[in-house]
Amino acid sequence: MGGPQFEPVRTVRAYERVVEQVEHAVERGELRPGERLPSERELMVQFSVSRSTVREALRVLQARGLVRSRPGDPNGAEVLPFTPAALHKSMTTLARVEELSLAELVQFRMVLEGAAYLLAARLHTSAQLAEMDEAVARMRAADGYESFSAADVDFHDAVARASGNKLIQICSDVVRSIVLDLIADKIRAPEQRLRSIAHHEEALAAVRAGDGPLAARLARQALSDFYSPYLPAGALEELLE
Amino acid sequence: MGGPQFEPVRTVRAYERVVEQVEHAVERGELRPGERLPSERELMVQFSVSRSTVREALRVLQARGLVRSRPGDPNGAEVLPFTPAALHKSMTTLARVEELSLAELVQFRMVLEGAAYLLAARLHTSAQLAEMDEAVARMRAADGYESFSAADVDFHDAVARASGNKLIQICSDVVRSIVLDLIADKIRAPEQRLRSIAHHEEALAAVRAGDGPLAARLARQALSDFYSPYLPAGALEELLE
DNA sequence: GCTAGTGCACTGGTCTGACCAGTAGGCTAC
DNA sequence: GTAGCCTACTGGTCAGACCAGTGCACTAGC
Repeated sequence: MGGPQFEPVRTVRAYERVVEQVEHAVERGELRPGERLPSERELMVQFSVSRSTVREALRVLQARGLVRSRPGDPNGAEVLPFTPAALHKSMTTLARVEELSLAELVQFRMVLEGAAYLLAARLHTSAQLAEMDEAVARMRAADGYESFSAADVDFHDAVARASGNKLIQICSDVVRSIVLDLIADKIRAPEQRLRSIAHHEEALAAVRAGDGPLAARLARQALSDFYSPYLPAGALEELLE
Repeated sequence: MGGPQFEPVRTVRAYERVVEQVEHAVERGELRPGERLPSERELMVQFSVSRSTVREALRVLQARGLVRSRPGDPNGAEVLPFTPAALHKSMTTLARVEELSLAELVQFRMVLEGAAYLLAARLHTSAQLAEMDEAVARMRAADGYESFSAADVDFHDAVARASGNKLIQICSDVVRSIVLDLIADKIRAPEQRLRSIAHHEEALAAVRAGDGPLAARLARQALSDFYSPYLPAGALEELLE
């Protein structure tokens, strides 16, 4: 005791240093989406590492959704605009290996969508209201599950954007697609669509009236109604108050 | 028109095939956490690809938090239990490059924690209540920011676990740590701790009484009070009702 | 007999150098 | 002036090598 306080040395792999540097450049905005990284052979000179190391670093960056590389592209890897793809991926594996139940996922959606409606009711612009109107109209006019679903997604996305919270918007989107994936094989009865449209219209009216709590409650109720056939009884009632 | 419907061929990199196979094995539970992958040299035989390809695949799997490899380990890469590390990473980059404001993050926390309290009030076990009691006691006894903060985290984690929703639990945890990272440099006044403890006790009482909506409101209020000094005025009021 | 120490076989990390298929853009032949 | 080719690159993959670590079996010493 009393000697100098040595700290354990963390060995850092070379490719990790490369990842770090590129990542920081992107986060600091020195590399903007659409810009190109130097070619792998150029990078190995700049970082003075071998191409294997450069490539492993690029694989990590690609897995994190920061860059993309195409074979033969003479411009080098492209810096991507942020997409929730990485978020989506990690939530999906979470859902699979951590054995998230459908009930938990739908609960989560109810929470997020409820919040989105609550905020949207107070913060919406008239342009966003128009988008929602238009999406509902497309739901009513839809002639198949595909187009109905697309309009539905657009509607929810408009609400989420109107909430003004990008995190809520992105997470809602991710969780929704995961949930839809999980029940994709089960057929949805077309008559459900009519009820779904009615639900959307009610909630939209509440948003238009600026009644956030009502809109949120209706949204949660709609989700609960829609998913209850796939869930054990009473799995969602705690969030309906 | 009328000819055979050809689909565009997506060229799939070799390392992606390797990633896929390992990923599926993990998701199907054929590879359980703690088990070992064969060594890289063994994998290159099994997949009949070169070691570079195997290594690029391993880098991707590692970036996704599925495996970890240590130099010199004679057992090969280790399959990891799921950790939200990848989720954390992608949300952090989301926060940075997508320019999420602190207000948005705190809003998100309010939504998640509110839901956690709401559910916890109805679903808690007595053991979980005891944990919360014990965490509050440790907050009161804390002699520095470190120990106070650790007890605080434990309290919130107990609530989140009591909600019965792992997704809420994990996301709360991730967002909380991101938020705390963002304001880490700003000093928090010790007198805030007393108010914070009082808030926790109020909310805990509501949880114990089974009053979910009250607990949720108190939790949101507490967050709002705590973070309002760092935020523009009125940034959170929409969620307080 | 048992333990402490040594050596070995193997690991992952990195490097070098090579080949291939694909792309973009300049150049040439019409 | 344009259509088509050519070339100089790119990323993807492979092969083979070296190094610093690690765990385990074996051995020398007690």
